[in-house]
Amino acid sequence: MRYWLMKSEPSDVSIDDLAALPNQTVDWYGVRNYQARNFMRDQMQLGDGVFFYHSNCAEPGIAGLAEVSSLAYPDRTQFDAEHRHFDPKSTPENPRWMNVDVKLVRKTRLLSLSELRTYPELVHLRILQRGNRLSITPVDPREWEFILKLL
DNA sequence: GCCAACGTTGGC
DNA sequence: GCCAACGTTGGC
Repeated sequence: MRYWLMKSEPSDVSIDDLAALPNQTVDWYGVRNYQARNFMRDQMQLGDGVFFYHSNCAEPGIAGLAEVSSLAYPDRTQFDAEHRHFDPKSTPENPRWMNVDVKLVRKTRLLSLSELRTYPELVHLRILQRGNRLSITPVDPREWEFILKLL
């Protein structure tokens, strides 16, 4: 059992969008970074904990709790020539990009990035590190527990 | 919209 | 394998 923080742009999929989806589940399509892909492909297991994070928006921060609800499988959007995440170098025989499914556990209060920065307990949280851009990052179990109590 | 940080591409 | 150019991320 591991813990993760996964960024989503609310203009693409917000926590409310997730809540409105069938099964309150979304396929985590569109990841085009190898490190983030490898986390999904190699490390994620059913039931892993997820902080659902709103990025690139007016109020960035943790917006909900979710869980990994499938193992990794090929990202559907890489084969769709009309899709902005289309990858002409990827083929169904040899897919380059994978994603898991993520299921809502519950929407929480918005725990903002600026609030996260105020806790000494979280100084090592990956998304608080300078220059961090990874859209999927592991969360230490102690950090997970600490943040859970704030939600 | 700006721009720092960082990943990817491709010529050599 | 180096590295300059370019593209993207994402907070502000």
